Amino acid sequence: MSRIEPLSADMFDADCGHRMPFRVGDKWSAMLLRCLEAGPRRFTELKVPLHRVSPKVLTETLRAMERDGWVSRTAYDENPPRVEYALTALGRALLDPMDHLCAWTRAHRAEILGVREEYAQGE
Amino acid sequence: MSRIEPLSADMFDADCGHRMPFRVGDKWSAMLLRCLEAGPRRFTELKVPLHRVSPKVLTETLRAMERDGWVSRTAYDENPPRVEYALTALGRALLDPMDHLCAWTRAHRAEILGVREEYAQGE
DNA sequence: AGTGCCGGTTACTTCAAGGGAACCGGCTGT
DNA sequence: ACAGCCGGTTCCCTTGAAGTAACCGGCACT
Repeated sequence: MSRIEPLSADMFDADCGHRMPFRVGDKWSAMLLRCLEAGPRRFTELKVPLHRVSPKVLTETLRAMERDGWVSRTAYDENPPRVEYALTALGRALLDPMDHLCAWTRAHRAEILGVREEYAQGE
Repeated sequence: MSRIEPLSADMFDADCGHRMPFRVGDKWSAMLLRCLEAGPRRFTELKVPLHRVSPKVLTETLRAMERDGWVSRTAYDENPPRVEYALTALGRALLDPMDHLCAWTRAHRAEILGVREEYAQGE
């Protein structure tokens, strides 16, 4: 058995790139990214597929994504008001790694569920 | 401007594969995956690079990953006790999409931080 | 007899994300 | 005059993840 290198104490400092990308972890961002994939959407439109989200949380999430440059927000001076959210180039670039992750999930979902069931038996 | 398809109301049911993979979102799983990349590790060894994690949370996270089939836990009947955690084939397969995501983060970190600063100015 | 190591467990606390319900301004339509 | 639409905001509450501190059993070493 070969010797394995010891793990360094600062593998996971803030700038190391091993942490998951900012905010992919929160509950709605990834799904919002997917909602905006095909083109700009309005606030109310986004609530349809995300029908469990409250307006408060939707605003929060969109603001955070805007702050990180993933989406742009465009308000048109009309009545009734119209606001459109769209992916920026940066947000669009994130779709590619996201797709990989989604593909992994689809490919292994059944396997994971099986393991879980086994594990539950052994308790 | 071309017409964009409306978003369906059931885009994100539990089985759709658009949700982020199980538990990549929690605080430590992704980093643990990275710690185990080079080979099996012992409990105490894992605490070194993750020096901010408490034994309780480390146990919880490892158990959850075990439950989902990402890691295996092997206890040797020695003294002092020795326990080794290792990636399963499933866990190892997850490294690939993770790498894509990490690469994205490294590539765009500066850009995001720049956008954040701009955004902070405008407030 | 006391100390330390290993891999945890237990009980308690903290904290931020998320959820729910109500409300808002400005205009339109009836 | 009143209701409705849009894109929110505000206040309050719940929940669950995470953190903190103390402790455990079994053996070995001194």
